[in-house]
Order: sequence, then C-alpha cells, then structure tokens
Amino acid sequence: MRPTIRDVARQAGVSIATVSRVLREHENVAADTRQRVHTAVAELQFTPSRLGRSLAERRHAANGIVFPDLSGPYYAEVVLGYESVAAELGRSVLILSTHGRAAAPAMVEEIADRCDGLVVMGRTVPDEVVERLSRRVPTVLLARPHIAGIDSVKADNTDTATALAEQVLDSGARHLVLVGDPGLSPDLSERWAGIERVASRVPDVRIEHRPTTTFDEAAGAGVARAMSGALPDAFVCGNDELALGVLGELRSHGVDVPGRVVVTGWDDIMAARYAGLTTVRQPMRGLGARAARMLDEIITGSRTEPRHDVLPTELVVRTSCGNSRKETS
Amino acid sequence: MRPTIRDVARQAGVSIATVSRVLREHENVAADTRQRVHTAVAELQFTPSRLGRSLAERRHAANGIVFPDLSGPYYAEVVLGYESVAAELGRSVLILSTHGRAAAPAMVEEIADRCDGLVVMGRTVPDEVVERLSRRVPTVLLARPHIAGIDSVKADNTDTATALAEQVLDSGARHLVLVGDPGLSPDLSERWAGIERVASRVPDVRIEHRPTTTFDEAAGAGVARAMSGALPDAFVCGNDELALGVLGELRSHGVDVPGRVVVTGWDDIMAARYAGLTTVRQPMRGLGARAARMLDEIITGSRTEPRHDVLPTELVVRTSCGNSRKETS
DNA sequence: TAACACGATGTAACCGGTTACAGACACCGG
DNA sequence: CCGGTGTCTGTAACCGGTTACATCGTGTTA
Repeated sequence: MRPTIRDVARQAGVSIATVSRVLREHENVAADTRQRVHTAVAELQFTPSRLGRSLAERRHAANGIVFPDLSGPYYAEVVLGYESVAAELGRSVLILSTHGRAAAPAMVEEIADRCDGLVVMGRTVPDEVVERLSRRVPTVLLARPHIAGIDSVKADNTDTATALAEQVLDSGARHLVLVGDPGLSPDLSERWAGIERVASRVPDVRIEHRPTTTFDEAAGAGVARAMSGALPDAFVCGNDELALGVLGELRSHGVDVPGRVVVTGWDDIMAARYAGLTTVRQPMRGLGARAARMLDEIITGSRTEPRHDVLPTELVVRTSCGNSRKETS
Repeated sequence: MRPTIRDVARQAGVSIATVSRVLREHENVAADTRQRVHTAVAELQFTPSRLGRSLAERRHAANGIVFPDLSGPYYAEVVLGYESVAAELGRSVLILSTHGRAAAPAMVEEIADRCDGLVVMGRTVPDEVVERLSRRVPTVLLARPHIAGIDSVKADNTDTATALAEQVLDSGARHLVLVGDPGLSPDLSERWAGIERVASRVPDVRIEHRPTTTFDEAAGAGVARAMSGALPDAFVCGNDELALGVLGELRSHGVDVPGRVVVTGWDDIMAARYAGLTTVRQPMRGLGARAARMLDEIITGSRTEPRHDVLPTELVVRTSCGNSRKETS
C-alpha cells in the first residue's frame, strides 16, 4: 500500500496538518520540523494522492478536449496545440473522441466531471448538451458556431472562401461542384456560403452540391466516380482528404487536372503538398493553443466577458487549381 | 453549488447509503424508496462527483498514454487506436506529450497518479523512470525495448527491414545512406540492424549513417542537400517524413528517383502514397488498441504473466524504389 | 406463539488530502 | 510579574462519495 500523509506524520512525529504545511511550503514551520518531515517523505517515498488533493482543493488541475475523431491530421494537430499550452499551464489533458457514438453526451458529461474546463469541437454533441455542460464547467467551443455567452475560437472561413472562389472562377470554371455535407460540419456551411456569395456575382455560374457522409478519400473518390460521365469544371471540396480522393480518381482515369477540371481542398494537410493540391491553410495548432488559453482565462477568472476569436487562414495555390508551374512549398 | 449525495438524501428523506445503493443499482431497495430517490436525483439534477467516487472506490476509471509528440500521423493514429479501445472499456484517456521537455519524468509521475494504468511510448522517459512507475501503476511499453517484467507491444522491425533491404539491393543500389538517429528511437536501431544484416551478405555494399536530430521533412531535406555533391544509390530513411524531405529536395533539383537514387521511408503515412514513396506499413491504430487491451488485462488482473507482443508490418513498394509503374494504392 | 431469517434502511467509518481555528509556549514591554 | 503578541503546532471538520455493520420490522416455521 502506498504511504499516506498520516504515515508520514507518524514517521516524522508530527500531525498531518504540519506535513501538509511543509509540502505546500507554508510559512511558520520551524526549520527542524520541516527537516524531519522532509526526511520522512524521502524515507517513505511519499507522493500526495492527486485524488485526495483534488477533492480537498476542489480543482482537478486537468482540462478536457472533445473532438469527433483523431484520424486525419486536422484534429491531431489541434489537440497537440491544446496539450502543449495546457501542459505549460500545469494542467493534464483528457481527450474524448466521440466518434459518432450515440452515447457521446454521456461520455462528455463524464469527462466534464474530471476537469476544470472543457473544449468542445465541431461535430460532437448537440448544442443543448453544450449549454448544459457550460453551466457546470468552463467551456470553449472550437470550430463550432457561437452560442450566446460561451467562448469560441475558430478559423476564418468566409474571407478565405471568397479568395478561394475567386481563384476557382479565375481559372475559368463555371460549373462548380461543392463536395461535403455542410450538415456534418459547421465550418462547411460558412465556406459554401462564402463561395456562393462570390459566385452569385458572376454570370452563368452553376453550383451543385454533393454531400458525403464521411470526410475521407474514399468519399471524395466516390463523388468523382459518380460524376465521371459528366464532369463539372471544378470540384471544390470541404477538406483535403475529400479533394485528394477526387484527385486520385480523376488522375487514375487520365483526366487532366487542372486542364480539364480544377480541384481544391481545405486544411493544407501534409499530403496536399505532395499532391499539388490548392487549398486553404488553417492554423491548426494555433486553434488548440488559443482555446487552451481562453479556457485558462475563464478558469482563473481573469476574464469574465465571453470572447469569440477568429484566426486567419490563408489560400495556398498549387497546381490543382490556378497555378500552372510545379510547386512544392 | 452543485448538489451532493447528502442533498439528494435529504430531499428524498432517506440516508446517503440508500441513495448510493439506488445509484449503484444494488438490490434490496424497496421500489417506492428507489422511486423517491430517482425523483430527488432528477429534481436536483444530481450527478455523483467523479472525485468522491474515485477516492472511495480507489480507482480512477482512466488510463494514460505518454508519447513524445503528436505531430506527424504516427502518434496521432496510435493514440486514436488507444482511445477507442479505452472508451469501449469505460475508461477516460489522459494524454501527455513529453516533447523533449526536461521535466518529463515529473510530468509522467503526475499523470500516473491520475490513472489506473499507463502506456509509455518510445522516446519519452528513461528506463529507470519507467521501472519506478511500473511498480506503482500497471504499465505497458509501446514501441520501446523490453524491460523485464513489463508488458510491451511493438511493430515488427526486423523482418520487414529484411524485406526492405532486399528491395533496395534488388534495385541495384550498393551505396546506402541510413537517415535518422537510432539513438532517438529504439525502433530505428532494430531497423538498421536488420538492414545491415542483409547487406553484409551482399558483396561491395557500403553503408553510411546520417543521424538527424529530428524526424521531420526539414531534416530529411537537409541530409539530401548536404550529400548533393556525392549522391549515394539509396536513401533509406527512418520514417516517411524524413524520406519525403529527401525526395522533395532531390526532385526539386531534378534528380531522377528512382533512376539515379532510390528512397524509402517507414510508417506509410498518407502523404507517402501521394509521393509514391516505398515504405513499410505499420498497424498504427492496432498498436494503440493492443496496448489498451493489454493494460486492461493487467488492471483487471485477468493476466499476470507479462506479455511481449510484436505486430506484423508490411512492405509497400511504390515508385521511389523498385516499382517502375505508377501506383496509388 | 416464540425463534428465526431476511429484506430494507440508517449509522458511521472509511478513502487521502486541506485548512480554519484553537492552544501552547516564548518573548516582549510596562 | 502580568498581559499581550507572535510563532509553531495539533485537533477536527471538511471535500463527496462507498460500504461494513447494526438495527428494525415483517413473514415464516416449529
């Protein structure tokens, strides 16, 4: 059995209060008493129980983050950014991947009860769950639409969607297919809205939607295959994985990209560079890091007014749309 | 203030023991009493405190995983596999990225104190720390050399290193450069050993080492640049990121791959497919999942003998070494 | 009808820390 | 020599649950 503070107290011949004082580095402990306690701690190899301490202090010194899935570079990078700031602030990190599970709300409640603050990402649990949660524990939304009174961080979708739309239209494309279900990701509806706004100002533009149930390469390839009979001028995809799927399917059938069709993605994952994909770079780690700091502000109470941050994104033009020369940057 | 079990007891007109019994679904509680408790719970929106419960039950219902970094697809995938099994087993997941920080051992001890079991990956903390840890909490090593008495899982390095070496030598290469520091990753030394064993059986093979301090593309590009004056026949890289860096550098200088030089990686990350990189596929999620199950076996006590599992890996031949036709599988 | 078993419930002691409060003791000035 | 002040330390009451054990009332059996 692991030693407790009472064992240390007995060994040092003092009370548990004194042991606690020494460990918490309180003042007003005589030097020789402090020494005796330290010796006892060392002899017993005592480390205070995190549980006991948390219960008494009424804080966990841990934060949580909830995301739909960790596959694909996007979420992993966000979580990494989050973890690194949380660690710097002396907090452990709990993760929960909801993975489309029906039990997600219960799982989120469970994790909420283990930490002092929680970040909830995009497509994980419904708004009413988030609202209930946020009443119990400080909450920051990440890549999710605002909810009144709850902090949020997201990457810009609208401005860069505009730039992306211009790039696509500049390439001469008029028949655009938007790949990905905006119902599955709040980011997507903003992106599509931005693109449609630009498109509406140009004559003869035709926009078609192709929702997918997942956001992976297989889904992208499926869309491209289904349209192989009547190709549009452009596949504008909701993320890079979809776009890479489209691109792979087209290229394997000898379709000239960007000559015949242009393709764009979103996120700028590593593979996008190697595939020459035109896309939008998001500050993935920055999102996680910012969320961690905002959460800390709420937890420590250094800020009380809610904040809604939008981090800038950047259009990255490569060969798949609008840049004829080879590029690997 | 959040309601406690005593508030519920008062509201329902019963004792806290009865409330606990109802919540834990013990038998021997009268139906109407149970009903009253449930009503009180609902009215107060009571949820038991995880801390109080953990303290009394002396278990956390949480597991931890420690890894060096989450950047790059490898660790993210492993963590994902781990999380999904842990969630299935009803355990929350704590993550800790040591990130080369000097304070890593202390951080690991901290996280160890928050969970019922811990997975420690490759290059995070020294063996003596792991041994101390494993005396306190069930531990599984992942992608780390065995330590007597401590469970471990890893992907096969030796067999596939043999296959890879044969592939490289079959391509005609005789002057091989091994990129990546085996001191930084236990996996690497096994891979290099396997390759050198094969090479030693072929006449006139010359092997050179080029350690790098990191495992990213920049490091790979740096090595290729440094050798541009006197190119070897093959760059055999410790992971895909290094290989992609090498490949990018070579191609941007018009070096013919695989005509003039062949390049191989390890891991089979997504970008490898798009870059046509010959590499070795690791069951990344499988590693995480297996570790989670092994840990569960130790925690529940369903197994007491240590186990050392090795998961199979697979050589994936693409254009960068040994396969002339285009491939995107 | 008394003895007994058993089901339902409460009491209180844990789990392992923190900390308010009180007490003991030494030293000071009037 | 006495009251006041300040330092050091211990007692005990928390934090919020679980559970062994005691208690009480009822139905069953000899």
